[in-house]
Amino acid sequence: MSAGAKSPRRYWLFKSAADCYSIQDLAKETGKQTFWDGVRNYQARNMLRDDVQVGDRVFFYHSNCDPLAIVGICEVVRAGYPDHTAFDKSEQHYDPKSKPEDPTWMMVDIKLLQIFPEPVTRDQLKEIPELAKMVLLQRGSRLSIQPVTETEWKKVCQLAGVKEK
DNA sequence: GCCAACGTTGGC
DNA sequence: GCCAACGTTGGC
Repeated sequence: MSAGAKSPRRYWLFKSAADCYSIQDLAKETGKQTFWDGVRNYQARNMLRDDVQVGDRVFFYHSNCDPLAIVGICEVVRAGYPDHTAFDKSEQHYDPKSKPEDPTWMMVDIKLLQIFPEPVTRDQLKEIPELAKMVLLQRGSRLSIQPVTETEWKKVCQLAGVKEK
């Protein structure tokens, strides 16, 4: 990380059920920053562990609400580390098979950069040919951590009417 | 609230 | 290691 060439910034989309944790909740956090806990899917875990890096950009997506939409942009401020909520029996996402000495689940820290002036809705996204291949829009896509291409990133920023961050 | 798609579990 | 049953996610 410290030595050698800086790897290029990557782009992601993090899903959150809006009634559970919304971008407005994130905006209220100290430093507008939080740890992204509760991911309990191996494919998503692998990305958090191996691919999501400090400086990467993240779209914040609201699922299970109206409207379904990308609502803002975050920055990764800490790369993958053990999700301690898996060790805690009182936590909703407690998982007895994950041990502090050998953690199964990982999380990252993100910081809010901006809330879009207007959310970019799922319906809008579906109308854009360049976005037809977005992981988010694929049938049956349930991943809560998804890669986003640079092209997709720029297009969504354009739709949101914001400068690419 | 429904249900399709998907991941996980567990019997064999 | 297969696969049926089950639970969950999440769009509609």
